[in-house]
Amino acid sequence: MPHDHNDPAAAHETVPHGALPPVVAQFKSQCSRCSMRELCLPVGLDPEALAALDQVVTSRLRLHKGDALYRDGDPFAALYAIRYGSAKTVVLMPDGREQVAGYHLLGDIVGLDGVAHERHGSTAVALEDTEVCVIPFAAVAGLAREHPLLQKNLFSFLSKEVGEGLHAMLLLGSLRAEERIAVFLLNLGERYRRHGYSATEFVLRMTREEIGSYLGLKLETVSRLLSRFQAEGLVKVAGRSIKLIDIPALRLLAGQRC
Amino acid sequence: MPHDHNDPAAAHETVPHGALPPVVAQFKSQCSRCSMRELCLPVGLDPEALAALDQVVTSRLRLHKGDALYRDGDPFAALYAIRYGSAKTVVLMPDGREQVAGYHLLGDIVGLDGVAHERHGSTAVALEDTEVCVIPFAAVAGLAREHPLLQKNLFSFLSKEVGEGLHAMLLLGSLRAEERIAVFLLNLGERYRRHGYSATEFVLRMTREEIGSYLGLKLETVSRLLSRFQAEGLVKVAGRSIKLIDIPALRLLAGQRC
DNA sequence: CGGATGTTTGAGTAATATCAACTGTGGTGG
DNA sequence: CCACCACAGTTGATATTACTCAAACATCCG
Repeated sequence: MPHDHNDPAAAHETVPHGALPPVVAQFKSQCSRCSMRELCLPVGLDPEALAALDQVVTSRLRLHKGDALYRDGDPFAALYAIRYGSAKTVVLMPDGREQVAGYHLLGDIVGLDGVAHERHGSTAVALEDTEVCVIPFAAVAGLAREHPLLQKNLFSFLSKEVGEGLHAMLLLGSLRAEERIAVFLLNLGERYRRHGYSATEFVLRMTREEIGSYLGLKLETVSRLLSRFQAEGLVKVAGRSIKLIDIPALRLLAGQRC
Repeated sequence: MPHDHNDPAAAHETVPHGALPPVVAQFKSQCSRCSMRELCLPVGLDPEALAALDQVVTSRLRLHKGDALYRDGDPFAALYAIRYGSAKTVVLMPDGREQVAGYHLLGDIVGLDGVAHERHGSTAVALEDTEVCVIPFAAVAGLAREHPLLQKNLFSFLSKEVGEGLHAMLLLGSLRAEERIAVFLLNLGERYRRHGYSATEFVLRMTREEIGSYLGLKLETVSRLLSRFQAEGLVKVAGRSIKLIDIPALRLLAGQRC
């Protein structure tokens, strides 16, 4: 099989959109009953709009760690809402270098960059076993014409992503390595908190290399700084388990962001 | 007058949305007759949708060099399409550092990051005397429900901005200083080309410091690299006038992007 | 249990920032 | 219209940050 996800050369498997294996197709989505509905596309929708969404968001995909949800260059057809698990989005260079551009947790919607050119401009890869809802874009955009709030949500998610891009530029363009790490940790904690998890104690789903790529640093730099933060009593690190100890000090480093 | 644009402390004037000075309010927009219509929000619209847009995009603003179109924290009400001139968008840190996040030429639409939170998350400043069309967002979003193509264009502009954010992350996170400069120059040339200007000979509207901020470099580094590129015969630099000489070599540096 | 993958830490290096001096250049008022 | 001033840009010497290369150690998975 080409693109087997255990094959280190092929690296990741793209889930085909047309013929889904039965084991995947059987999962039926229902936004109206989804536990994520207050953090995802359905936020604030009236029952009628929700019912309409249910008609259109009908399938889910299950991904294994390392599977690609879509790849750079794939035709764009749908957005994907993460029901559980997590994913990274990666931008590739012709020479093979790559930049992790985003780190997405449950409730997040990925694939938004594909709308403009009807083709994805990045690759999304599951960081652990992950389930996503498939949101066929054309259908939902059609629905949005009848349901202003749904349209508003779509605009809103797109715009939020724009804003995140701006802050990523600030992070990568203006902050020192230690500041980037502090922002990263606080931001991640904040996102977990919003989902009802601890903001101060969590498990990273990325390798040091992926964190480094996201922050524009090398893996050794990430490792060293985490060690230093630990020595200074800012955090407690045990492999991928992180505990934030001195939040005010981290905030200071991060310059009050987050 | 507070915020006079000649006052170095106030730095830039925010144009108030409510009471526009008469000299500004007198300019009537007409998308249907605008020379930018094929590069801006109206692209591809049918005559009916265009006429509807004309009803809603009714005013223009004139800005002097250094005037702010909106500022970080301002309530969001409208998008702005650049009719002529250019602008930078800037993201600010609490400690005063700032990062130039975008460089916008005619036809570009700025303000897209404000949709989500109904508040702008960045500041847009004119780099020269500039005129923009005011696109009241709520009204246009309403129209978009009746005109699928207009909706599509709105989604498309938002999504394009997301994609640009991804590429900015690649630029800032993975490229060396010389590669960033090469990408910057080629990208700028490409954008001028699209507007019918020369792709190889143009005038920068930014200072070295602004370019540096955009690229995550210091002004001295930008200056040095431009000098080096000139010494190597890649470009001809005379202050802000740039001529790209050896495009293939620049492309090679840029890694085929652009 | 063993290999592969990921992490830590050290020593030396390269890239870019910083500090500083000097040189254009464009706009303004005399 | 010219002289001047503030601002923008260049260039050099030095400092610093983060990278590279390398080796040892840990952890996960089959």
